[in-house]
Amino acid sequence: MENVFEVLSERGFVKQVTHEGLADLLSKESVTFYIGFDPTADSLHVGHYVQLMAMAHMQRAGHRPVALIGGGTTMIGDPSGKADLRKMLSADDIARNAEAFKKQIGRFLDFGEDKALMVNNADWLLGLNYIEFLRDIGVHFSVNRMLTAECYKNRMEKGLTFLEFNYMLMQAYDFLVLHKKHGCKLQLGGDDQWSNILAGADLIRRKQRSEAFGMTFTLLLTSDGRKMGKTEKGAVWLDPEKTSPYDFYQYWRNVADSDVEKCLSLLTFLPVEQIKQLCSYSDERINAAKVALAYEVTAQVHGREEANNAKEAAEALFEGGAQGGSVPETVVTDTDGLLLLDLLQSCALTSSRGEGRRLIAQGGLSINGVKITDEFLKVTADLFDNGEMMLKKGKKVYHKIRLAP
RNA sequence: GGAGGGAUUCCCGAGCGGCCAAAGGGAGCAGACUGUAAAUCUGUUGUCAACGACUUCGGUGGUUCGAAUCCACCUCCCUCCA
Repeated sequence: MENVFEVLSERGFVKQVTHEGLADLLSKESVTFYIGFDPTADSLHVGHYVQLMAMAHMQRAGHRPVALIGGGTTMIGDPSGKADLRKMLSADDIARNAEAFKKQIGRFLDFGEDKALMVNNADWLLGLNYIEFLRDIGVHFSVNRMLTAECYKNRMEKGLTFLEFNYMLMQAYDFLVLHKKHGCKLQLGGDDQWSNILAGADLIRRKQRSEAFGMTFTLLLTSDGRKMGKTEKGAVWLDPEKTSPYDFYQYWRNVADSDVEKCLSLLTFLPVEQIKQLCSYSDERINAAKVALAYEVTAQVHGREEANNAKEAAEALFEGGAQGGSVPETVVTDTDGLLLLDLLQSCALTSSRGEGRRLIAQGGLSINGVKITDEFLKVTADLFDNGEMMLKKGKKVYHKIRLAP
């Protein structure tokens, strides 16, 4: 059996492990393990993607993943590492999000013949009886110790509600349930989950007198310490409706030099030697690594075809390659008297006319490569070339306008 | 339950009767430089066809020629005491 622990370590996934012996276990038998995903939004994002990669590596090595959708835990909200209380989501929203998660996760793992499982903790958490739960599970938790947990540090200053304080018990209970039902021996997660994971492993030891492991992964941070995949416009989503494949590609194409190697190891399956090779430059040759990163990740998330389209479009726009590929576009039907300023707004390139005017005044907008100077330019047919017009905002934001016949 | 402190534009944070669309920083956007990178420098950052108008400083009323600034009540948060 391939030693997946080595693979994960070498690629920089592993952050903390509950106890030695895990590497050994993983090299000897097929282990059922789980990772939980709380459906707090209607799409997975880049942060989840690292976890999915880890699951995929594990599955390739012959272990059995359980993807747990936190339909129940999301009703509580995980306070770990968070600065403030998140707004509470309605049960309906959670259910809807859970469905979206299910679909997306389904694409990254092989769910054929008992090779992987997908479960929802709403199934066992929602019906719990309060008193029974406290007597059965609550007794095993020491408030004193919970309060010292690193993950609540922020919250000890800003406030932690009793609701959220219970989150750890829920997650620990999940691990116990999966252990009993599916023989799950290992829980993985982002490093912010360390306390929750430990709690679960402890609970299993106490209640079942059996051994359970936990391991956490490096959080995908940019070199300046911020969460990867966050932009001004919000997260980078895996849902093509929320983040277009082109924008997704561009996000990776534009990562900082100092982040490429880490991203390639964590987010692609490219061999480590190849990654090292690609990243061995400190001049513009490092761009090849970024192209590889953008292409690979886009291909995994959106498929080869979309990746090719995005790559072609990028080459056409930035390197003067042949026209082709797909850039986000907006279709307009009637341009009669339409102000360019309003068109910009309807494409979400600007959020007010004022912003559009400023943009034009500062020389940051061009149409088909021609800089626009007239703030009140009207959109006319002659701006279109074969029914298409390419807007360029700043140095690298392109948006195509198609004129409907 | 008692005492005190606070809520300001995307975030942090100044302002404490007119000079306030509100300092400073961060973030963002644009320009220069460059490798679709980073760093740096410059401009810009409520809305409006705009030397003016309109809406904003937790909420509602009030005082005043004039309020983010004063008063009353309310909501939420924090600290100390119980």
